[in-house]
This record gives sequence, structure tokens and C-alpha cells, in this order.
Amino acid sequence: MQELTLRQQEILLWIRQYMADHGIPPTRLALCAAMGFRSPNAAESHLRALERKGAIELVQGVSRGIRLVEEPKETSGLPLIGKVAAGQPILAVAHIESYEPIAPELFRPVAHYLLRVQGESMRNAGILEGDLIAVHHTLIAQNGQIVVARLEDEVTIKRFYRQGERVELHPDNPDYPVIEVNLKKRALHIEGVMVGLIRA
Amino acid sequence: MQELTLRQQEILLWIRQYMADHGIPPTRLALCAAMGFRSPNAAESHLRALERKGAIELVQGVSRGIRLVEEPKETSGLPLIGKVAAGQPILAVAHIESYEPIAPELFRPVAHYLLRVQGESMRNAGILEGDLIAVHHTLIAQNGQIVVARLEDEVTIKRFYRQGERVELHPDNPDYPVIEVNLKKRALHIEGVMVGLIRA
DNA sequence: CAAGTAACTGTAATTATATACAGTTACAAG
DNA sequence: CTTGTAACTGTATATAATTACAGTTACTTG
Repeated sequence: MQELTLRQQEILLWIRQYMADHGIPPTRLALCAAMGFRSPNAAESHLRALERKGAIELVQGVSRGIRLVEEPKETSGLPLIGKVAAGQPILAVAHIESYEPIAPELFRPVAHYLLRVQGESMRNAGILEGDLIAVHHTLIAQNGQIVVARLEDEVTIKRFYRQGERVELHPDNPDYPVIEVNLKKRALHIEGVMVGLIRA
Repeated sequence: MQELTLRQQEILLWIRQYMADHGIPPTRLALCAAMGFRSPNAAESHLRALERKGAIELVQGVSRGIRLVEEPKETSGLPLIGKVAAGQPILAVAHIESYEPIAPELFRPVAHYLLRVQGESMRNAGILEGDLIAVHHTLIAQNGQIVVARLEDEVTIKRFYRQGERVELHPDNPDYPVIEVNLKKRALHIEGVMVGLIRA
């Protein structure tokens, strides 16, 4: 959205207020009356300007055909992370598929985001492909916890075991191999620990 | 709000959908087109009826002057059902352990309540002891669906298969037996179907 | 200083929309 | 059997609303 002039901001604000009050968008004439315009064309051209700048959308030929273009707001809920591209931070906005209406406090410790599970490597822990796991963002994990780990730009969900410099990432599925990591040789980052699961 | 006729419910539903889609209430003519009316007065009188029954409000002289009257909605969240005592309806208030902050619409079809899982009989379906399953309350189930069933006062979660009078309730765990029911001999009630799962 | 743009006035025409009035059909209840 | 109501058809009309066209004024920018 382009920057609005002061007057345009004022008008956009009024439209928002009108819609909150009346449940429907205003007409050109209502805008005239509110702003003190004597010409409906003043309203019209303001609306056109707002549309040009991406603040609203106009549906032509339709009475009250004004749509607010929503700002990407943070709803109370948890961001759902889909596929994570290699080498990018997990919480990059680009990865957010949607916000799910789930209270973070449902989980203990609180969940920070949801991650869609790919593959069946944690099948025996009751984690299936397509499930959403709730993740608490933390850098430290206890032995035996299920963690979201990043191993050389690859994000994976495994059970975490550490002894000194040696870490083992265990799948909960005999068909998958245990991953052994020597922290001195390969970079391993804990992104968070699993605190819950949603299957929708 | 008074009770609506089937047709009125249908129309109210359509209005809701229209508003969700377009961001503005519909006109009488739009309602006509959608419902197949040939007369705008059909739309008008339906709207009047809906207003009389308190489902909507009409603002006279104003285009698209239709306001939805909000239902006093329940505590947003889903009731969590713990142990169900034998012989009692599953949704008895006495069984409600708590309300969990989860939107029913997270699941499709919508969830009506959560049920705590006891036992490991559905282990291979990724359903573990202590998990909460989201249940859509319905009396009909399709073959293969995971259902909440009541068999002689006992509530159980199993996969449902039916052929005529014979029903099989399959666990997803080879350690548990398949339960066979002849509907003529034993009473079996479907309480609902599983639509999701929460592990907190 | 010319050109572009924001922010308007003023008028007019067309179309979108609400809404009244006069009926019809079917069904349920007293 | 009448009365009431839901669910419409069909016509008509006033008014609500959009939108085009022709201007004006002030300010900013190359």
C-alpha cells in the first residue's frame, strides 16, 4: 500500500468507523455529508485515489461496493509454518501459511508456532504426516525430548539425545535411521521443542 | 430469536455466506437471483420474516441495509469430556472437565467436544493414551471412519465398518480384538465421528 | 514556468435498489 | 370451512447511489 495523504488517511479512518458502526460500507453521499463536501464527485475521486493506493477496493456498478484491504495483522492464534526453505530462519514471514485459532497457552510451556509434519519418521510417537506440531521456541533441549532441529539447513523433527559433543537424533520409526552428529564437525541448531500436536 | 422455517434458515445461511464473500450485505435482487425467485417481493417478504423473528435487522430506505443479529454465543472453546460414567449421555454437564481455548471451526466438520482417550487401542492411527480427540456429534458414520461409539453403556473409540446388520469396530492395534456387533442383538449407538486430535 | 496532482464545486444522467400493491397456491390449526 | 401464514409471482415506482463530464484552486516538482 502506497502512502496516503493526511486527508486520505482521515477519510479511510472515517470509512472504517462507519463500517464498524453500521455494518455496511458508506455511500458517496454519506462520505460527502460527513466530510462536508458539496459534490459527490469529491467523494468519488477520494475513493478512486484510495483504490489507486491500494487502501480499498471498489466494486463498480455496485452500491456501497467498497472493500477494505486488510493489513496482514497478527490475530490471536498461532502461525502455521509450512515448508521451510533451506538456509532460512524458521519463523520467516514467508513461511507462514496461516494463523490457526489456537491459544498458545493450551500447551505447556506455551507454543510459539505450529509446524506441519513431513514424513513418517516419528510414527510410533503418534506423529503422522500432515499433523501440526506445536513448538516452543528454545535453544536448549533435554535428553529424550522431541525437538525441531536444523542440521545443515535441513529442518527435522526427532527425539534428542546428547552426551558431551555427541548428539543422536532418533526417529520413532524403525524404518528410519538414527542420525549421529558430532557438534565439532557439523552445525546443529535446536529450533524448539515439541509441546503438543494438532490433527485437523 | 424465534425458530426459523427451513427455507428461512437456508436464506439466512446464504446471507451469511454472501457477506463473508463480498464484505457487504446482499440486495433483494441478489437474493432473488440466488434463490431463483422471479419477484423481488419474495426476497423482501423473506427479509421481513427474518426481521420479525429477530434473525436480522433491516434499515429502511438504505441500500443493503441488512444487519445480522449476533447470537449470544457460548464460551468460545470446546468442552473437554473426561471419563464418561456408564449409562449416561456423553454430553452430560457432569462430564465436562474444562473448556479448552480451541475454535470448533479449526476442524471440518466442526468439532462439538473433546474426549480424552483411554487405552492404546488406536495406537497405529497415531492416537495415544491421554490425547484429546475432537468429535463431531453425528449419528451416522461412513465405513472406515474413526467413531465414538457406545456399546451397552460403554463408550469406546474405534474404526467403524458396517454391512447390513453387522458392525465391526476395529482397533488400530493388533494387540486388541475386533469387536463384532449384531445390531439386532446388541444396542450400538454412534455418538460422533473423530474430526481431529490434540496432544497438549 | 509548465505540468502534474490533491482537493475540491456543480450538474446531470443512468442504473441500482427498496418497497408498495395486488394477487396465487399450499398447508396447518381452530 | 374459515382464518392465518409461508412462500411465492408480477408490476410499478420512487428514491438511493454510482458515475461521467466540465471546471477551479492551490501546491509541488522537474
